[in-house]
Amino acid sequence: MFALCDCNNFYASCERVFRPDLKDRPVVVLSNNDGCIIARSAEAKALDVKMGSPWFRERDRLAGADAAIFSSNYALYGDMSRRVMETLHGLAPDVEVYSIDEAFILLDSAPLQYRAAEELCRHVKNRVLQWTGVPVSLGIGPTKTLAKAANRLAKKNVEYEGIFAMPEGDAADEYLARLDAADVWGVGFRYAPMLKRNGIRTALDLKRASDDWILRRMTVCGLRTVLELRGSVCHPFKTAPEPRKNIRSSQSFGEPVTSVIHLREAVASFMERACETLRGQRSTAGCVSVFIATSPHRDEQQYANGASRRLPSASDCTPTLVTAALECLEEIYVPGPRYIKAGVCLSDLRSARVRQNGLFDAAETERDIRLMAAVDRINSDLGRGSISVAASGRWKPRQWDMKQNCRSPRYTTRWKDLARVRATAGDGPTCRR
DNA sequence: TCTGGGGTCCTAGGACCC
DNA sequence: TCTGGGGTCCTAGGACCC
Repeated sequence: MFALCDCNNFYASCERVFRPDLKDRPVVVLSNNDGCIIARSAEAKALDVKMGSPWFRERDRLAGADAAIFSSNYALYGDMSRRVMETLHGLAPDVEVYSIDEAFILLDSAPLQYRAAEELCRHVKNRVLQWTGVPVSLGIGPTKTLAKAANRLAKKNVEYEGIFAMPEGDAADEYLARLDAADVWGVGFRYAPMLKRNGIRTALDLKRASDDWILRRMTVCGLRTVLELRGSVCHPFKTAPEPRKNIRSSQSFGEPVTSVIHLREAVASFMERACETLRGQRSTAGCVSVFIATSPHRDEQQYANGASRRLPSASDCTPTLVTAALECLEEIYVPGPRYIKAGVCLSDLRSARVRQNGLFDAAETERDIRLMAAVDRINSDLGRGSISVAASGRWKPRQWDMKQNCRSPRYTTRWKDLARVRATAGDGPTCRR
């Protein structure tokens, strides 16, 4: 049996942990550059604020509803996620961290002092809330897809108090009949209308669809979903995360950029970030690519292009990869267009344990490897960006830097942002920075 | 005026090999 | 006149996830 533990409205909940005054107010979190709405508290959802909708379209309405608005604060969300996951690891031996706000727990190996899976889940829910301040919901099922479905029902029905166990076999049918096919894990915005047109409206309809038809219309991925709804495990539990096959780092700019100087800073910065991830998973990259683009939403000259470079030998050395990325940029840059976005991608990743240098190429030296290890250690001890390639322009304000007008303090990762709590007799505690 | 960022897997078709 | 059978690799496009 699997349990899926999912944080409720994760980003919005993180903001509330340090702002108890926001308890009943609508809370909304925006994407980079304060562009789109990417998280909403229950109160904001009740106002029919849509996920992913552009902020400028909702602004007035939300202001009228006394909503609290936040720019995204990934330092905070990342650290809160780590706390939640650590708490889960302390309560069950097998935890698969699936995303920043979700984890699967293998219940078969859970401690025996819990008489039932539901009892363990109740304990998990209370403990995570108590230790981190983040509310979670749990769904239990014999497959991941059914655990996901159970989680969905746990969230939708207040009477379940955030925990729901999907019964096994046909006993699940009455619950699957209450779930839209579109809400099943693996059914996205493309397949949902197709299923509807063909009379498949609920998760139960999907469970009962013919294998042949599903295979034809939704490929083996769709068939796996259907088999999982019937109780056969197709998505196994993964204890250790697989290393990534591609690492991408891209960002929209706070303001459009025309000069190649600014694009170089951005590309170097993004590559530096990608390299940290690369070394973090102990990989090297054999291929570097870069892209730049104008805004498709503006009525002006459009340009988008990309270039890639295969390296003579795979590398994880920031200067080597930044140089390759800047060469790619030179290839595609044209003066004139107002660029709004750039990005880099590392691919053809391999294990850094085996370094194969070309016969005639400059080898990655032991010195480079030690240098990168030192850089990573310094940045880890003193904070990201403490040491950086000069090409990134990190020491000065940069024209393209992200717009974040409402970012909350980095409460848990910066000393100067630490929250101060003042308790006054008779009053509830107040929380201030 | 203002529209995010980071991933995975599968399939079909083309080019090539013997 | 008749023209097989078995494979790989790459790419683009499409689906999905958070």
